[in-house]
Amino acid sequence: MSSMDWTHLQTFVAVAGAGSLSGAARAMAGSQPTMGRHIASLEAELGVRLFDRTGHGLELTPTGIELLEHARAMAQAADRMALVAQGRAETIAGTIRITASDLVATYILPDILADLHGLEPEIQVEVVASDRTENLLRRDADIAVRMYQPTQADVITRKVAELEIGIYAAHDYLAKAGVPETLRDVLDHDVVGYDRGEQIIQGFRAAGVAVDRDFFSFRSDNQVVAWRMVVAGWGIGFNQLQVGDGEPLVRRLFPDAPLPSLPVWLAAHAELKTSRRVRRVFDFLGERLGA
Amino acid sequence: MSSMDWTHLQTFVAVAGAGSLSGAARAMAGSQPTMGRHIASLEAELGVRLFDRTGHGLELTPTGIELLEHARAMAQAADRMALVAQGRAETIAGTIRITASDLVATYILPDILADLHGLEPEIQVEVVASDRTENLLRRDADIAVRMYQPTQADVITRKVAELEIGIYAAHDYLAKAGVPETLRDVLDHDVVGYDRGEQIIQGFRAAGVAVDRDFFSFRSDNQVVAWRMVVAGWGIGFNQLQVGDGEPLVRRLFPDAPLPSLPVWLAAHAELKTSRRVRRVFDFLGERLGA
DNA sequence: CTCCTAATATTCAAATTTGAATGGAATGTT
DNA sequence: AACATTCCATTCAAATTTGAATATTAGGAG
Repeated sequence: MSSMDWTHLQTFVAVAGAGSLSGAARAMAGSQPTMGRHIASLEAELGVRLFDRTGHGLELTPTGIELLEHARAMAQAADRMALVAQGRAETIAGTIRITASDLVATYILPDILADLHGLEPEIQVEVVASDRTENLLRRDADIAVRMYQPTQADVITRKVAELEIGIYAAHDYLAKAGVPETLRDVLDHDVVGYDRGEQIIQGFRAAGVAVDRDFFSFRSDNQVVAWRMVVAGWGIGFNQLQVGDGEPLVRRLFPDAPLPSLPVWLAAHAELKTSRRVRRVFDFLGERLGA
Repeated sequence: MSSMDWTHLQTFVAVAGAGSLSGAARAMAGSQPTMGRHIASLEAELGVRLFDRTGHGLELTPTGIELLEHARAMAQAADRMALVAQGRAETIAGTIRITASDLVATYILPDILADLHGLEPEIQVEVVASDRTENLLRRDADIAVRMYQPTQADVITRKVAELEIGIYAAHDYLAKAGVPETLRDVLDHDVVGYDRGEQIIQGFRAAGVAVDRDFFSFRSDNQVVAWRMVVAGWGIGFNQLQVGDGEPLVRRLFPDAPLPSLPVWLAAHAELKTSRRVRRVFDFLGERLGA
């Protein structure tokens, strides 16, 4: 079969244009040895010498000149194709919907999204603050930020970070109720939690402190509300270090307590593969959340 | 800018042509996962969806159709380049592809090509046994052996021989069914033919024997299969004298019947008249087929 | 003549690409 | 309705390709 390696032809055009392997390597993404090998392979495949090695570069042979004509025709067709594709390509402009827990949506996403807006002003962003498993398939959201690995068909997931949890209480509260000396002392305090308190409870159990359902004296299905209660001095609560350490009204307790960390997962519909906009935001979130 | 991987484009053309990743993998040197990855990468590079995955293959999207046009233009330029390169190749070593009908490929070429191999051991030969009109332009083959004058643009042709046709039947068959006395008697016998039976039919008509479409009681699109049927004793058949007279199990009937002879034409692309290898084989075939 | 520059060849470990095997989904067939 | 077939997606070890570093070569200037 007519099995020439088209990559070699691509290199051929570049080398002929630049006049040297090194020059072509600079012009394309590649290195001088690679260019050299491509030309050598092509010459072997065709059974023809394309260049004379003059010492200060490569010079086309007459045969090379004639073949270059056709290779250039290929390059032109490729350019035309790229142009048409450009026109057909989905523009990056448009809206993207991101869903995240209210805590992440409130305390973490704003900074990141503001930066994104600076880089890609044409992308409009919509945030759905909710911990329900939105249906990515039905486009309830384009991208989801979750603290567990989403398990939906046709969904691409990527773990981007592992967030540590800390125990916090307001200075006001500690002044009033006293500072617990040991983890066990926490049982005698007011504790603020949110619905999914399981991981916190398990952390305490792992530390040898038996806790039960009555552990929390305040609950909310909204993590932000719960956190506001901690800051306001209701009692002892939990939060990601990133958020808790940034709040001057509270103080971190038991930095060495064995609380489990939370994984951060990004998820998007498989369309991500082809949508420039979704891909851009997905990668940006992955990069910034990972840091 | 033009940072598309041309290998992906090559795969694109193949997949579009084959209609499926697996088919393209078969047609090219490659595997189905590789084809899939190339297409996926290309779609990502261009920011465009080229195919719909239909479950039973891949179907071009409208965008894909438009882009394919340009990719095909590249493929054509690549073919032309390969053609010119073949013409300029300075070594005689290399592969040459010869297409011929299965009968010629089976009974006539082997001897000739064996001799060629003795004289020019550096030439690798590939035989495409087919009576379809291969595309010499696309280098489906370098040289074609045909029983009619090829009519393709930019193709050089040469008539090298005129082969006589004979009427044959197996001794076994004649003992069982009797020996026909006149051409007209043949109508009462089983006759083996192949698809292109027109010339045979015309020959009978020229001899004053009216025959119609039911003339043949066995047909095959493969001349070799038809001939094997004759040798096996199915009925009366036809073949070139060179082949028929070399088969001891059959006997020639009506040596004087006015059957038309078959011309033998060689054809090669005009670009190739400068290729030592093609010229050598072309001339050798002409010489040996003419004898 | 010798040094200086800019280029091509070579080497070898690292990164990328590949494909055999496997799983799963859809279609056509018995 | 169960089976067979065909096709695409995924996985992971293996083969290939790549590039940084280095050696080598050729031309030009002083």
